[in-house]
Amino acid sequence: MPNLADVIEAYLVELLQQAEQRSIVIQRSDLAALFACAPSQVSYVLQTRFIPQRGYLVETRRGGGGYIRITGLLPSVDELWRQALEISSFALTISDARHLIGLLYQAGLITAREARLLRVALERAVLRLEQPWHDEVRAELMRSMLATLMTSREE
Amino acid sequence: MPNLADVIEAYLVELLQQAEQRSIVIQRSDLAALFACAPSQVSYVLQTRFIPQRGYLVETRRGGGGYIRITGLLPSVDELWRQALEISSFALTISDARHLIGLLYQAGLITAREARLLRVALERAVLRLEQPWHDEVRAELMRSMLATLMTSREE
DNA sequence: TCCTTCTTTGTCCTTCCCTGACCTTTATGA
DNA sequence: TCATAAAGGTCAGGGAAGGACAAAGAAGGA
Repeated sequence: MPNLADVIEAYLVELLQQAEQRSIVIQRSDLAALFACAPSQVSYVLQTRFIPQRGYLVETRRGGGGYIRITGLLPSVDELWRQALEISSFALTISDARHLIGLLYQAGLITAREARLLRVALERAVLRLEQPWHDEVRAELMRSMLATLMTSREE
Repeated sequence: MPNLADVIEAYLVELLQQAEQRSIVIQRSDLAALFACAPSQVSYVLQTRFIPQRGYLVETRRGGGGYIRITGLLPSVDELWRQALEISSFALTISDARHLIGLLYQAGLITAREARLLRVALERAVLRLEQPWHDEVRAELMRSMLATLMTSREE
């Protein structure tokens, strides 16, 4: 007897696979109605399954006509991407980040501009935070940015 | 099903693109009649979309023969970079950030991937901070990233 | 059993949209 | 001159989304 969360996850993955694009758009309340559960259950599934670590990107909009857009991985993703996500899975020092970005650039997976963008973002984004949080937040940001790059083709 | 506000916005943008000049003149009540909505709905669209932060200028005149003129500012490339920095000089809401990124992309100053990268970075980077700081920190990060992009024109 | 982790729900919050009632400005004509 | 009509402006309020979070329930392992 699988979880409802697993069922919803499977449903969304199925939708993603059948989609022409690599993204689908849903409404939280519709999905909740479909599975006869609380809307926050849908949020839970998104927060625990469709996360950058797994190569997903979720964008939302509130208010009337609000929606949730889920973008998934390209069918075949270079192993290096996966490793990069893996490396960024918990904490990421600034020097490890620089090294990782260098690898991605040398492998031709990101452009020089993208590399600089990643670097500056990872350096600056943590400045207002207490030291102990730096590496963790940096890893979090890195994962999101990696997921973005992984899921978008050239131009 | 998109919002009426989005539909009206798209309609006006379309008009602007087809216009010989860079500006169009409309009447609030006409537009309201066209879309079968309250006139104040039109005002709402103007106030939330066609604002200076997004590159538009709106001039109005009341009374008999009143009108609304919308001008789309199409700055030069250098001017656009400058304006982007200007807009990000102090505080930057997430929705203004998104539109600014859209402008840069439409002007061909950044690629689609770079646009996504900027967007996700600006969204995620502030999550661990208290609300009041979000817009300020976002502006700071945006400036850093803009500076990086400005100074590395080619791949 | 007891503890931990994951799941599920419920409640309240924030954001965004849309309308209606009322206000201000401008042109015009008696 | 000034009353009137014809614009657009302002603002409060209700509704429609999704978000955050705490707490209860379920599953599984030590």
